[in-house]
Amino acid sequence: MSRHTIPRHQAIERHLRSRVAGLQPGDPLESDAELCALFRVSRMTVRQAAQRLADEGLIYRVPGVGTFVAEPKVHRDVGRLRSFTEEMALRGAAASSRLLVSEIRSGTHEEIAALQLPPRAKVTHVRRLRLADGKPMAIEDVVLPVSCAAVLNEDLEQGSLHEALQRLGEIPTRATGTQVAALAGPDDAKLLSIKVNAALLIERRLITNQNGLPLEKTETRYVGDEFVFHIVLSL
Amino acid sequence: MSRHTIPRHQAIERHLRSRVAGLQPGDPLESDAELCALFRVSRMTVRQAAQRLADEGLIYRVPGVGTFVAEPKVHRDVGRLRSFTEEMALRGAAASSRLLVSEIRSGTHEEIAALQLPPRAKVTHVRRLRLADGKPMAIEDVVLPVSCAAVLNEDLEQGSLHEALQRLGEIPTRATGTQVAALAGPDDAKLLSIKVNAALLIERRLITNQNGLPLEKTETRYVGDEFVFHIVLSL
DNA sequence: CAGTCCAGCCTGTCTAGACTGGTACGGCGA
DNA sequence: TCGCCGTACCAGTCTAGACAGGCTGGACTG
Repeated sequence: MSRHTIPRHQAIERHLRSRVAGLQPGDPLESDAELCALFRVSRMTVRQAAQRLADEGLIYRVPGVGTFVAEPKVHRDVGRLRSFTEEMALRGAAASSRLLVSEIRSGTHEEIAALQLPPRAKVTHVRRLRLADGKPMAIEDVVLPVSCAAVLNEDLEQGSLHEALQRLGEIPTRATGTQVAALAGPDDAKLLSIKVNAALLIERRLITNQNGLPLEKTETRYVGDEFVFHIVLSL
Repeated sequence: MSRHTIPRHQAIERHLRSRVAGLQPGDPLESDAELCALFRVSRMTVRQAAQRLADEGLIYRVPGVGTFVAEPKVHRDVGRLRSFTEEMALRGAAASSRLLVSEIRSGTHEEIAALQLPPRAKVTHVRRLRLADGKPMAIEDVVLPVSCAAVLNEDLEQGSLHEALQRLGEIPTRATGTQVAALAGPDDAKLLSIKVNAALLIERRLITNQNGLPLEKTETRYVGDEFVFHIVLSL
């Protein structure tokens, strides 16, 4: 009640979150009445916690039946520039990576044009398998100017690339890009542990830094039926 | 409690949504106590409505001060709401449609909940194959309240549904939704002239009108390798 | 005039009930 | 065996209060 203790509905919310994390989709959770008894709390308080998780899509509630763990869908707010790491933290999942490629090589014409580099310039290339709570979610190819090569010294398996860039004074600020659906090839399938010809959602972004200069060219291949983009549109 | 009426907290939510739509960011809204008097309900009921809008980011509540209209979440240029017709015009293609279904039928629970209609309400359902320069691009399912049934009298093969809605005084203003990649089923493949198991990009949107009230629930299944979403992201 | 204090209003949190409509299931009768 | 029905349980909705803690503004004091 006082500010020294967390609200009870928050305690119940935590309890439910950890229950959800340890159960399978479709598994039943405690009923409202059971939670009331468990936390010695009135039903409105239990509902406040349960309703919030239901709104978030973590659980679903069926009148006359009970409360259940929902199918896990990873959501992503489109319209706000976030790194994979930030995105996962927002959803309560731990982001990690398996480093597949980290190299300095000559840029392709396309990369040089996109990043506005001089002809025949070298680029920094990082390819990572992105994991959420250890589960493969996407393959990410990042191309940076060679001036950002210092990020190769960072821990790119546990750490965030965007945070590493910020330590170099480069702040990813704005992005434009495209989204398109495609089929998984043999390489995609193997890395992402999915079937060949499964649906992928491919996002290509060109990110600019705080000065509006091209900073990063990224292609991310998301598992189509695991990753849901959340969109907000207005006139 | 009279049965077969919309919940009171939903009525209050509607009231607040239309208030928000007509005010500027930072403008104060009614206090909880005022809303209690206005709707002759208890405070828990008012809070249920207000808290939902606060969670959505439409309003913010400051203890000791009051409830206010929030800054719009999405920048004007980010995630513009456009109809298929507008989208195609932007790409220099002519949009047309083949009308597959146009009917008035009972809404599903999901549709009724999304559009905030009374239980067992009827809905207007339009399914069209969307073409760009005569080439199949997407299958679109639109569900509207039965009060918008007059759009069925319009030319839905050559004309724009959103323009028809505007002639009825309903202006599609804001949308939230999700995008996900999936594979084409036999029906999709036949209509879109693609192979079974080709990649699709599925967008689900819930569109609200100028008063912030739910207007349209849409699912659009785009041909994955023909349709590219352009995105703009910012910090 | 400046500073303090308090009363009144605001949202946050919570209680202990109530009624509704929906679902699941066991038992009873045909 | 099959169908019907009653009962128990479930979440949805709602009431009429309560206290805590933050904020504002006016009154009162020095």
